[in-house]
Parts: sequence; structure tokens; C-alpha cells
Amino acid sequence: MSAAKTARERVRAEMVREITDIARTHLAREGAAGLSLRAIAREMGMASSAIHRYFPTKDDLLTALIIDGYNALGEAAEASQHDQDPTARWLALCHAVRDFALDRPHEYALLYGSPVPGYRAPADTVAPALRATLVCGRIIADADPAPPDSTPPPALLGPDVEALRQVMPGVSDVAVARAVTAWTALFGAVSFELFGQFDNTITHRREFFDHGMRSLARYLGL
Amino acid sequence: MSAAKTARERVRAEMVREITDIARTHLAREGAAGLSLRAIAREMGMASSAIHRYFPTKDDLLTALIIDGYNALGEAAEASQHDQDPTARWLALCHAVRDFALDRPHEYALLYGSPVPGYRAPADTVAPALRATLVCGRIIADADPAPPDSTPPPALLGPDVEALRQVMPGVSDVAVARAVTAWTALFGAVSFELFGQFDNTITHRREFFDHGMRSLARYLGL
DNA sequence: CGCTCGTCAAGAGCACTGCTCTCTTTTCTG
DNA sequence: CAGAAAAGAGAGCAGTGCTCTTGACGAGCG
Repeated sequence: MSAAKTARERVRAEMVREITDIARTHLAREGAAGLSLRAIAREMGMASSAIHRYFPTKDDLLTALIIDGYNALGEAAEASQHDQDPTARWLALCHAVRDFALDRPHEYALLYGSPVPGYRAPADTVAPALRATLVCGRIIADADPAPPDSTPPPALLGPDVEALRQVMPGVSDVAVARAVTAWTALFGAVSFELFGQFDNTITHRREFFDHGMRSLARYLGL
Repeated sequence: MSAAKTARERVRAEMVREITDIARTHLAREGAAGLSLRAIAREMGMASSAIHRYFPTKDDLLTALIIDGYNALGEAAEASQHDQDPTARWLALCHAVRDFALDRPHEYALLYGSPVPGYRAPADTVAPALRATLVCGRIIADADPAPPDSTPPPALLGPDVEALRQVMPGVSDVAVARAVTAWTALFGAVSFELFGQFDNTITHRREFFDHGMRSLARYLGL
């Protein structure tokens, strides 16, 4: 079904690919706000109006880039899981996220930074966005940890915990809650480092991150 | 020295105040990228070129808003500290940060979201940016905690830890490292909630946050 | 085979933006 | 009071997203 398409559709798909590729290089160079449909059209040698046939609106192009970004991060997260030990898996995941962010800072910012104003993420972004999260959930589920020194979450969190448990079946309430907190802590650490909050403070970034994530592994009970 | 200024300087200060006030309402309504010097000038009834006398560049206006934002957050953080118990102080600080973020999402995004492209934060932002952090440091220093189940950070983190200890004198290496991790975790949680990462997942946001921060208090050894 | 219709590209145009330059008016100061 | 400094206004430049209209091309149908 994907092979024998009409020639028109093949060239169209190729155009879309070329546009997103150029957009990605612009994104890497100047960030999301520096993205310009006209500049992309110029680089492709086409009229500025023609590009709207492929991406009617700038937001549509943004959405394509966001989906690609989530998928790239998800792949990196999945590829990091070639170990057995839960702590090693957790650390590998953390470093995969951090490496992705350092490698493609503007794409990371697009995914986890401030949402671009007026932009509302459409539904097709949520599945790719979940890929990395699922990797985390699988680590927790496989380890089935009993976090030390913990109190169970209050009763009214029950439904939320129940929904989260679908990602990590068989895991205790406390472990689920701690997994969420550790997950947010991971992205907090990466964002702080990337967005300049550690400037003039922390110099051994990678070591600090590694140490922090290790201590979070213990917090998780891995 | 601030009172008996010339009439010109008084009206100038008033103008600056009015501009930033209007900018803040625009910021609250449409976010940082929606900020327009021309729109502000229009609302003030002045020529679009005249506003550049007060803020030569859009970045300068952004800087003023950022400094104000850090100060507002810092004040809220300081005002939250009317308790003695370390855990209560930590929780009050966390909720102060979260309340600020929920109350003024675009301002929070300006401070802790993706940096606006091409913008380089000047040096006068770092002191206001530190106010909230200092509150956190004071809590740790006063409690002088011994985090449970922890390994000391590796030797090469020594200088960084030393610098951080100036904010929390007399605190052990492990406690310093955990304080940084907990601090980043706090902002990770707030950012995730604010930037939509919890949509369709966590419904009892405040309770989840509270529970997470409580468990981080134990992680800190408070 | 010829013709119609949907797709695509291009150009002009609208309403914006930040920022600069020049010129005039206002206000402070020696 | 005269000169200097500051502030405002207006025009203009280069850029943006997006729309509308017009013309070309190619694929499918009678």
C-alpha cells in the first residue's frame, strides 16, 4: 500500500521530506522561533506561497518536527536498553535523554521547553511522546521495586495511579508515584542544564547528572 | 537620591513602568513570542519608533520582564517561609514556586522554559535569579540533614560542591548534591505540569505534586 | 484520442513585525 | 535666556505568515 503510489504522491512525499529536513537544519541553527517558511522555500528555490501546499500553516510544520523529535528521542531511549540490571537500565535511559538534549538542544526545547505560543499540540503527538516514557515504565515494571522509607500516596490519587499502572503493571502505589517524580526530576535536571540554569555554578555537568540519577535510582528502590 | 530627581527622569521612570506593565499584560495573554513593541506603543498612543528610546531593543524589554519575574518569584519564595519545621518550609517553598507558575504561566515559561532564541541573558539577571535558590539553600543549611542511604559524590565534584556550599554552609557533600537534585526535580515537576506533559495522565495535580515533594523531603533527609 | 478536472507553482498583495534615520518639539541647565 | 540634551513623530527598509488569483501540467475518463 505504501509502495505503488502514483508518481504525484511519490514526489509529494519527497517534497514533504525535503521541507522537514531543511526545517530541521534551520531549527538546529536558530531555534524554533527562527523558523521561516519563506526561508525554507527560498532555500528550495520555490515561491514562498507554494510551500503552503505542503504545510498549510507554520504550526503544521512544527507539528511534524515535534512528532519526529519525539520519535527520535523514543528510539534513542529504546536503543539504550541493552542491559539487565535495573539501575544500569535507568542510568542508560537518563543519559540517553541527556545526550539527545545536548545533541539537539532546539529539538529538545521544542518538546520539553515552553510550548510555542498559540500552538496546541494535536492528538497525533501523544503516541510518539509516550515512547520514552514507556521505556521508563518498563524498567520500573521489570524491577518491581519497593522504595525505601516511603508513605503511600493519599487515597484520592487512586485513579491516577491506576491509569499510570497500565504502563507498569503489578507495581505498588508508592513505586508508581516515585517513578513519576523521578521521571520529572530527570527532565528537570536536563532542562536546567540545557537552559542555562547551571551556568556559573556547576562545571562537571555530566558527573553531577550521573550522580544525581544514581541517587534517584536508590530513591526509586532499584 | 531617588526622590528629588528632575521632572524628566520622573516621567521617564513612569514611562518605563507603564511600558513594562502593558508588556506584562500582553505577555500574560499571548506569551513571549506574542510580545510586540509596536503593539505596546500603539496601546500607549505613541509612535512605534518612540518606544525604542526606553527599550532600545526587544531583548532589553525581555530582560526587564525576566528580572521582574525572578524578583516576584523570589519574593513569593521568601514570603512562604513562616514556619520552623524544615519539611514544612520545603513544602511551602515548593508550593510557592508551583503557585507562581500556575498564576503567571508565561512569566514562568520566560524564566524556566526554553530560552528565547538569540537572547543571551545579561549579568544583571543572575542575582534576582538566585533569590528563590537561596531560600532553598537556607532550608537545607538550617536543617543540616543527613540524607538516608546515600553515597558521597565522586571526588571531581569537589569544587562544584564547594561553591554550592557557600549557599548552605556546613552541609555535607551528599546533602548538597541531593539538594541540587531535589531543586531540579521541583522545577521538573512544575514544568511538566505547566507545559502539558501531564495532560490525559494526572488529574489531581496539586495532590500529586504535594506527595512528590513530600517524598523528596525524605530524600533530602529533612 | 481528446478533454476535463484536480494538483501545483507563481506572483501580487495584506497586515504585521523590529529597527533605523531624520527632523521637529520639548525640557533641562549653565 | 541661549544652547544642549532628551523625547517624539514619521517615513522607510527588510523581513514575516498567509491569502487570492492566475496560469501550467498531468492523470484519468468518456
